[in-house]
Amino acid sequence: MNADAKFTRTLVTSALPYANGHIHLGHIAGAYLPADIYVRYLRLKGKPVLYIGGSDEHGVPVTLTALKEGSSPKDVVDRYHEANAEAFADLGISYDLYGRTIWDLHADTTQRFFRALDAGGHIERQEMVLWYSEQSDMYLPDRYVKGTCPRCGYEDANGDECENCGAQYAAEELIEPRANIPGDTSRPILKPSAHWFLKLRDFKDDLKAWLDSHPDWRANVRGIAYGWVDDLRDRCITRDTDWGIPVPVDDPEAQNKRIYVWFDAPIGYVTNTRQWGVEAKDDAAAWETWWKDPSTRLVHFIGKDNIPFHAVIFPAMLMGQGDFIVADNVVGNEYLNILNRMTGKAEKGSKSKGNMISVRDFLTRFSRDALRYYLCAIMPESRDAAFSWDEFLNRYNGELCDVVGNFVHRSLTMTVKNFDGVVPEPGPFDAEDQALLDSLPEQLDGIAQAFDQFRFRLAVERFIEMGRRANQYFDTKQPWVTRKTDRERTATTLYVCCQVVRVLCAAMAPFVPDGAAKLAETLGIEVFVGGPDGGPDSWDAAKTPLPAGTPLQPPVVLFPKLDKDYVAEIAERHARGEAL
RNA sequence: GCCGGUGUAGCUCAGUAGGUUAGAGCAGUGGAAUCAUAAUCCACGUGUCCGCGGUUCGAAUCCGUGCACCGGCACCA
Repeated sequence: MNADAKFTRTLVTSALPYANGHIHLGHIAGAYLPADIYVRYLRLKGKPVLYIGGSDEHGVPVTLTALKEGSSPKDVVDRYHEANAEAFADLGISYDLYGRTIWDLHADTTQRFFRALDAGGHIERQEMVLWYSEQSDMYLPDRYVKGTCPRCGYEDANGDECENCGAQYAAEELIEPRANIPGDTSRPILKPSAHWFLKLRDFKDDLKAWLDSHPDWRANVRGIAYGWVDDLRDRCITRDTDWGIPVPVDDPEAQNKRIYVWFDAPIGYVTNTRQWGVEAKDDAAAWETWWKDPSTRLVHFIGKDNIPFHAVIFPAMLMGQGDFIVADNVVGNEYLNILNRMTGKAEKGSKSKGNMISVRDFLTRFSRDALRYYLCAIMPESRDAAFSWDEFLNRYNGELCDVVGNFVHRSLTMTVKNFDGVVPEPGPFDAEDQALLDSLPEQLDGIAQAFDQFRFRLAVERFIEMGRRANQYFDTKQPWVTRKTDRERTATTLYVCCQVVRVLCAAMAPFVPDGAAKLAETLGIEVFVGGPDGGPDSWDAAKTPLPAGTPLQPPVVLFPKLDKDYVAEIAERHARGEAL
């Protein structure tokens, strides 16, 4: 909680999305938006913070996609890397670097990790029996084998689990196996193969001690992590494929194998930090401060499917390096589902159901502030949440536009019209003026505290509450009435409102950066900077009142309201399964 | 099957050192106001706090158990 004492900088990562498909709203709400909000908050506070992300581009599914569409794995990952990087940029996810795991630098980092673990005796060669296609002359990784489910008889079951009945089984239990390769009609056979395993058990005590030292983590993360740590097994970290990073061992059996994508993916955080150092600092060693200095605070943002990797496996890999830090927090979110309007029930977003909402498409219709606001307001922090078009409309219009946006607008419009476009000179403050002014630092601190605890929904709630209190004050003071009778009273009221607006501007910046930027311009406030080297504390600076006489630009609408009919129309089209 | 998480008003949720009549927003009803993005403000809640059992002077809050939903369970990312 009190990170300040122990840490001088923060390294934030968001799960590397798999470059085998487009990112959708579920990904955003779980791993990217919360991280971005947190990072923007720290930057605003002037804290040194580095935000690293990138594409995860290896692995068998990519080769399968390529096989099916008749292209190459490189084509596939190039396409999705570009599309996803663009979607993140459009959403305002403010990475310091968004990298790629196909970079040569990444092979280097990954092999270094592998070698260090190997040298420490944490990697072990084992023989195992796998499906092999004689026609294609290759071992068949799980996804490459289809067959009949031994439990329910479903004929299109995967190599290790059945989509139909959910059963999981050993590969050799599969009935009527066949290669999932176009043109391969041979029947796979079982054949021995050597693979390399990470001895997770070596790290059991360290992992446990580490988890024990972080009782403040989210319950879902702790629960799953302890479940794994209490029963650690060796984990295979190689695959029979040619799409990935070569296994750095001197063994002919390793020639046709590559490092398992899940081993190299989290190492991408390290690689991309290295690349950032080279690009931004022209310093090939800059990354080490961020990964080896114990005064660096490492925070991972992920969806719950990623918890075992970030709370157990990757930390073990880091521990095995000897001189790396491990995460101070693993912020794991639940899932964001999609509300089905017809049934009124939340369902998983899936391609086959045709209910996915792509980020790119969404942003062609609605502002990113609107999306960021809504997703943050319903963020699946402790249980699954569901995206609903009706709720999207109601919460964005009813809270951000009507409560906060409108307060800002009514305050500034009246000030500019009646006081020559400057913050008015106030008269004596009465009890209500003083109470509201005094509450501002507390209210801002309340939001900061919520961010510090990764409680983003609470932060949104407190932010809107600030707007509600301000509106109450405005209505109580009735400046539109006093304007005709008591200029000093009106000046005082609007002076106070300007101070609220100024605080709101800082408070909204992490959530809705575009609205905040517009408002900052209206108020003539510095645009917030900050980053890996830190900067001025613009957050606390918001607690200092804008002086009377500060010139104001004519206000613009920060958050335009959404048209109800238009949203309804989009919702209808979505419900009909039209591509969105 | 084993393990973890969640289950509070019509809807979305807050609420653990256990303690006065369990809260907020939305929706609904009535009213006020008209500066403002037809935006705001005020008033109005008879809820089995998932069920059952237990600990306690007292439990939404602790323990046990059952149910529902979501997820993890060793090579699926």
